[in-house]
Amino acid sequence: MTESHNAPRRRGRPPKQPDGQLETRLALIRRGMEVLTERGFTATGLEGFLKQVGVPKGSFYHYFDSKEAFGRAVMDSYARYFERKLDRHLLNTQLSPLQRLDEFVADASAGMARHGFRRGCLVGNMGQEVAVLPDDFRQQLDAILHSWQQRLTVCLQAAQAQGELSAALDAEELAQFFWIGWEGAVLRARLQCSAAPLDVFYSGFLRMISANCSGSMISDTQ
Amino acid sequence: MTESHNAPRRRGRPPKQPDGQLETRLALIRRGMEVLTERGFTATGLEGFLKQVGVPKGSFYHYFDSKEAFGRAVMDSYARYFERKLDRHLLNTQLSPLQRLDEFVADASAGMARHGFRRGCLVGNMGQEVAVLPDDFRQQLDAILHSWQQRLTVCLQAAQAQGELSAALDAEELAQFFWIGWEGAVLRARLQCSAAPLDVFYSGFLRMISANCSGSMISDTQ
DNA sequence: CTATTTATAGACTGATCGTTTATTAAAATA
DNA sequence: TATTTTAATAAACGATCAGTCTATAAATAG
Repeated sequence: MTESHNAPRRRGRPPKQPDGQLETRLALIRRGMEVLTERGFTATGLEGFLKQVGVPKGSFYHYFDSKEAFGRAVMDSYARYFERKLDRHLLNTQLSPLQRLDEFVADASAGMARHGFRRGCLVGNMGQEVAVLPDDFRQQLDAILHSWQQRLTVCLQAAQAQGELSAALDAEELAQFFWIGWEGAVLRARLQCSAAPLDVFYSGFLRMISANCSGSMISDTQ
Repeated sequence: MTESHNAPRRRGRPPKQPDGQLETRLALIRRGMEVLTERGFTATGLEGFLKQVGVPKGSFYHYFDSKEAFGRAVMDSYARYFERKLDRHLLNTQLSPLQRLDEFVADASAGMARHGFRRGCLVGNMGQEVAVLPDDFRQQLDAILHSWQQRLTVCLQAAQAQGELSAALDAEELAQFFWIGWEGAVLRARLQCSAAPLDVFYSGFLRMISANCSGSMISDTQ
């Protein structure tokens, strides 16, 4: 008996959602973002994590093939969460482009303070674990940073278009510089339990892009 | 205590070295620096590590009270190793102060490349693990970074004294900025398996300190 | 010799790791 | 109702974790 045309109707209990975006699954991912941002991937044991979320172990493997697969899902979710946050700030046309970046930095800084500087950046955390993680993790993390970099590049180019930033500067190189340094600042802020490193880096970055510099970074004396 | 004057001579087998700086202990620490720089502390299992070094478990616990104590010893050793490296470069009076920093950066970059960008910075690695490490680890790591910062501050002040760097800049703040960004660059270099992030950060840093920043002062030197 | 201490050696412990298997509950069709 | 299929969970598994234990070899002193 092969089903026909538009109403095949399978026999048993149907999946809650076509793809599998269950309530429990979402709770696992949400809490996963928090915990992995604080403790990292390797150091987080499934047992203790699941106990926190109140989900039995058997259920976990119903939603995810493995801890690795879970890690990938959390990474994806974090990437989308952070991209939304970046877009919310960097595309806010009510502010000037550089003011938007100010707002993002202030928001991120307040976020770290709110969690007592215990949480860092999921990408930074897992980036340090890269040696003990599958190789596609590394590629994914790099891709995520690249997407952030792209968004900042656009914002900086807007700043150039509005005359807020010297057109002689390479916006993409500046964006690259920002994320390199920002990840370092987040790490340092956790070590110091203080927002000072974030401020030091960002004010330095602002000085750098507002200074009277010549076009490319590779031109230097000595 | 019936021992007298200058030849007490204890009873049993004497330690190989007066204080305990044994060959085996040193081998453990040396290899520990390498492994922890690559895989981090938490992700490194004692069993597998000791098998690599060829030291039985019984020996390990003869030299160290615990994995934690071992971690502290490795941290200490790495701090001293890195301080020696910094001093070698930053106190090299045959070069100008900024050239010394150039040399350090080139050396570090070559080192990362030599190990295929698999190894990062021990301080950066363990810094990300701070949430799952004893609190004194965090303090120690922060102190280590502070000592590096101090050394760079001195070097930058020397650059100011020689007119190589604007005296209007805050040398200590610049040094702070450098290490914040450098740790981020090392992390990113591992992710990209490339020295590019190191170059991007350092050339940006150079431009920042050579530009007419902080609203005052002469800029061009030489 | 015996006594004592350093250093090596590895089997063993209980806890926890990520994962698997088996079972029960629920929701649909027939 | 009975049947089918998926949702959800409980319990158990082998491997590995950090750490302990006992045993033994080596080197000194009495």
